[in-house]
Amino acid sequence: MRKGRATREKLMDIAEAAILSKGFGATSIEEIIAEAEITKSGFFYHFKDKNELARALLLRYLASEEQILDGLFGRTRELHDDPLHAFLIGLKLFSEMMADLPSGHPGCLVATYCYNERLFDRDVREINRQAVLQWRQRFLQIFEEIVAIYPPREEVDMEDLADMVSNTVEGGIVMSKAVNDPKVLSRQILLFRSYVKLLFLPTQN
Amino acid sequence: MRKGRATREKLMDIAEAAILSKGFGATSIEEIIAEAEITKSGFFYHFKDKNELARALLLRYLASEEQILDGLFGRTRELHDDPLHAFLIGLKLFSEMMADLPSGHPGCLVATYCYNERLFDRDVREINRQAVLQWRQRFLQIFEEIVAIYPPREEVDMEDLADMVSNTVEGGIVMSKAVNDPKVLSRQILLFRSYVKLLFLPTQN
DNA sequence: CGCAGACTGTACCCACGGTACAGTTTTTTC
DNA sequence: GAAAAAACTGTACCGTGGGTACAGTCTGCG
Repeated sequence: MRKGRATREKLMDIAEAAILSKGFGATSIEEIIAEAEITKSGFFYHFKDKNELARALLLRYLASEEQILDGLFGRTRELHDDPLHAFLIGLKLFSEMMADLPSGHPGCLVATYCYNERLFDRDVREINRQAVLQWRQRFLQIFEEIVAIYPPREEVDMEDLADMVSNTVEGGIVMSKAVNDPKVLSRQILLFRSYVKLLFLPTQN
Repeated sequence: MRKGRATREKLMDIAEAAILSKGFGATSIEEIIAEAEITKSGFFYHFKDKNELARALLLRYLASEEQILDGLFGRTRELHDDPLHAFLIGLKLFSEMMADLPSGHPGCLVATYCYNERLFDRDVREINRQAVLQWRQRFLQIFEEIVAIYPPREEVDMEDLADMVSNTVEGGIVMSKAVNDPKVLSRQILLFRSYVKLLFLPTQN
């Protein structure tokens, strides 16, 4: 029973890496089982078909992302009274975390799934959609706390601003991959941070 | 000869749409030729293999993007003396153009290729890379003109700021696809525009 | 021992990428 | 309007991969 979980995780690790670098449709079950040193029957024992693999991968990915975001923005919020400064510190940590990834961010499953939408059933697409809406909710809460204290210098929709966090990360991952430079992502996060500062922090000069 | 071009374009149109919604690896030549009502031999008359199709698609896409960007930011720059206001108008037009796409932005080939990197040869990957670097150059020039007149309120690397344009668009396309709402992209462009205003425009309040 | 979980082995079907190459129709050019 | 070039069709073939079906096996645990 523990053995089963371990094999399942291994299959998922291999599949995730392959999907992020080749896309879902180009990732063959054959290559996954070859790398995992398991038979095809073994694979189908764990996942009844490719779509179930996709769903399991996405759910696992989202859970781990949530944990990371909780760690970054939940923890810092607990440690600081001021929501704006807490958020700015969270962004700084986020940027550093991305910079520390040795070979860059491996890619976001949510983005891959968007560019592979026709391959998945409604179920998986809906999970993907809800995940992004949850990110929006998460950051919207933060910005509403901020805006209650700091009047923004420009009239800006807070939902859009919340989306801009995910937007920056998704864009940054693509850009980093495109130019093959992991630093682009972390720098884009810092630029977004600079925007938040300009928008909410009272002028000093 | 003219007939040949037309068929070639038709094949490319079909292939591009399929690739943007399913990924390169999941797009079969069979389905392309079925939709184009041509035989497999006919397809291979135009493209010696799938990678050549990929290259042709990318080059065509980049050329059309360049034309659009020239139209948006080149034209407006000619019509306005001030580089900052010209750019802000260009962004506004860009945002409106994205909002007017009836079923949203179909997707960026550059991004798809990033999430399918392992499927392409060095040649195609290098074209992709250079394309993004060219975008960086294009917007860097604009920002250097701006910064010569308007001192930025925060110290910001102009290359990063130039990347932020592409970053916003790439991220916005992913986000729009994810939540199935075309407006997200155009709103993100307006948010970026708000950042540019805050960064360069002298305070009025 | 018995049983469930975690597989292996074998055999099979169909779709697809890709190759090869000969033949045919359409279009352009002189 | 004939020759030449372009734009295809038709056929046959190979290997790989997704997926199904199902019987058999090994292994740890109560």
